[in-house]
Amino acid sequence: MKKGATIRDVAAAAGVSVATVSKYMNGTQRFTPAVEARLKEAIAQLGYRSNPLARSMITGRTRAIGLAILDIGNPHFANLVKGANRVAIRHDYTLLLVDTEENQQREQTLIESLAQRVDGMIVSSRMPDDSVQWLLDLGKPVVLFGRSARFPIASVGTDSCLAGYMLANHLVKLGHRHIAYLGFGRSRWNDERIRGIRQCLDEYGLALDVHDALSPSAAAGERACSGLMLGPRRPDAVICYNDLIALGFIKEARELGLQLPRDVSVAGFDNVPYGEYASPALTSVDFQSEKMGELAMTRLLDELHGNADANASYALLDPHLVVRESTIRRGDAPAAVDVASDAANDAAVTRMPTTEE
Amino acid sequence: MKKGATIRDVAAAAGVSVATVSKYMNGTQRFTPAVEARLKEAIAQLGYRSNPLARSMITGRTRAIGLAILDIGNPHFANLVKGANRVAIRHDYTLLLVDTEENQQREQTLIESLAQRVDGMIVSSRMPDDSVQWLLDLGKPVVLFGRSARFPIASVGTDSCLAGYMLANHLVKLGHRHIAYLGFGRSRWNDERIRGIRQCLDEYGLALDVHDALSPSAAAGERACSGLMLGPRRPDAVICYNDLIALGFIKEARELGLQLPRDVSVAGFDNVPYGEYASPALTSVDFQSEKMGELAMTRLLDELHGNADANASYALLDPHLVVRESTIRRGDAPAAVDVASDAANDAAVTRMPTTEE
DNA sequence: GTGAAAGCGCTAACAT
DNA sequence: ATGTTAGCGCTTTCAC
Repeated sequence: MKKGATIRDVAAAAGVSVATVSKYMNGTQRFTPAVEARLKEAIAQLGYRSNPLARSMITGRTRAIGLAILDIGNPHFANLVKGANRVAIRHDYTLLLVDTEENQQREQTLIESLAQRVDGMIVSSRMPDDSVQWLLDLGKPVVLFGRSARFPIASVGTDSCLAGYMLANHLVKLGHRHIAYLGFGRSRWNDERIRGIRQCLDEYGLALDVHDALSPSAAAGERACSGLMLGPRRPDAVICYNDLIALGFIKEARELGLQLPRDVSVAGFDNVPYGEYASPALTSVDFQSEKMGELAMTRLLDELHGNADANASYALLDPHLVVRESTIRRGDAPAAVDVASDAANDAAVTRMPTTEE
Repeated sequence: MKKGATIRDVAAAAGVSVATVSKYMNGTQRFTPAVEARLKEAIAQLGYRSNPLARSMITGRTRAIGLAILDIGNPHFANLVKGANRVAIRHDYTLLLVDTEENQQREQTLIESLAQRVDGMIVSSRMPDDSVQWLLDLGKPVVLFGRSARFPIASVGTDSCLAGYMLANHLVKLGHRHIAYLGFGRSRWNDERIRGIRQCLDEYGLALDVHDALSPSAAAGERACSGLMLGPRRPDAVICYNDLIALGFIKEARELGLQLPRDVSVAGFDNVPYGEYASPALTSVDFQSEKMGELAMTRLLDELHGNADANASYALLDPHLVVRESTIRRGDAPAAVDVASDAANDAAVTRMPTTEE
């Protein structure tokens, strides 16, 4: 654990001034071959690496970006991080990560503390729209996941409302009529998803049964399952707030003795990588998590470098429906069917418009 | 985006010297109530927050820890990060993350660059044991995931050999005789796992068929599946290098028309959260990833604070077998069985020692 | 208990 | 093309 050499050591060893060394390190200038050679020699000799802290003190820039997320254990966020990390590395930036673990209390403190050490922040949060103001007061450029309706803040996100509509439409087209939504009320996107689902269902005069998982996790999906499926009004399709909840829901439903997808179609949002490996493989709406992370980082870096086209712009990524095995036409089944068919529903099916999936 | 107030601004506003403000901010000293009140007032007034960079320049400590991992998309690593993050936050440290994306080229550069900005590093790497030396030359305390046989470096890990033995033993006890290992040769733990598996299999005079997935991912598991299952020597059980490979393998096996787990038992390592939601639910060896992350961070912080019991110690976490549906007694099946029973195997079963699972 | 002054390692004018 | 110098915002002796 040797102490690092300083710029002065190099200057002395090469017989030049510290300014020269500094300029050399930053490639700010050209040099006479003689000086350059001595510099190279001295630097190699001493194993000199310039101290980024001292550099940052002067320049005011750290080449670091703070990223605050809600749960790195959720593959959606892991992918956000992956995308952001990739772009950061490409531009020679460092990522400071904080997983707030859904803890609103600490979130603000952590973010404020992080903000001091970075050039900009990317934030995923459950804070109410009103609180977004203090993000702007951080004194650093911020990119937010999910738009703020009230404040002009750069953000990247997806059209949750459309995504909800798509999923509902998909299920209705499959003949489902009793659709339930297993949401997560504390999320900023929950209402949007409900709105999209309702918008579609209204067109068919269908009602939506709204439930709430208390956490955006598989465990919460498991817990909520029996309440929905063993209650008086069993849905024939359920849309979950996210894939994790859907995965838990599916597992518990099968343990309850239900046959999936015959007895109930299930779908989620996010298209996490492991939905594909569940059984039945999970139908979901892909939000391109990794690309969202890349995009957020790209926008932030653009702003930092002054290439910002629009300052408080909102970048929307297209949601994309991924149909797998967990949603199936009502009545269809590998084995026997025991669901009574409903004439009214069949009538409804005939007047359904065709929509792209 | 207001400019932050400096310590001098506070000193002026409170009518004291900068040294006093500094001492107040760091709680280094007691003050007369009058001074303390003015200080508090001025700080609140100006919204002063001390600049951590300037502080670090002097103290030489950043209160930041670098964490280098191979793939944040792998839930095993995500959990490592989660554990490390939690401990870091608890001790008021910040996490600098770099996902090297299995890229050996950049890994060293990235780690060296990160090391300059932090007080210590936690590293998960595929670098050969010989290369560990340069980690020690970083000039910062390092904790490594997985021990180095050659160099004295603090590390936390798990007994991969024992884990392999456990899994093999489990399968043998279930009556499996043709066991294959679908490994990942570039991993530092691959050989250990093979060694444990072989050690167990040797006791029963069983051979091990070793294959290699070229990446530690579900996609690689899918690709490798047909080669194993449709080849001339179809195994009746396969142990995969990790759960991701196992998940991919299972999915592809079913698409190949195989009945799982009847036709083949499959198991992996890591016990990632989503193995539980696959079908059949995945048997795995739990390595307590999150706890490993916590432990690594705890050790590093201990060393930083001078509480290091042993310096280059190796902390081992116990592997724990988690039996789920993907491994089943040979010949057992929910439906009909078409596997010819083997008298020699039955004989072997009778002399099997009982082992705890 | 409080303040003056000397830097930490580096960059950015501004000379030369 | 190279050197001089004045700090960046803070901590830390060492006086008082």
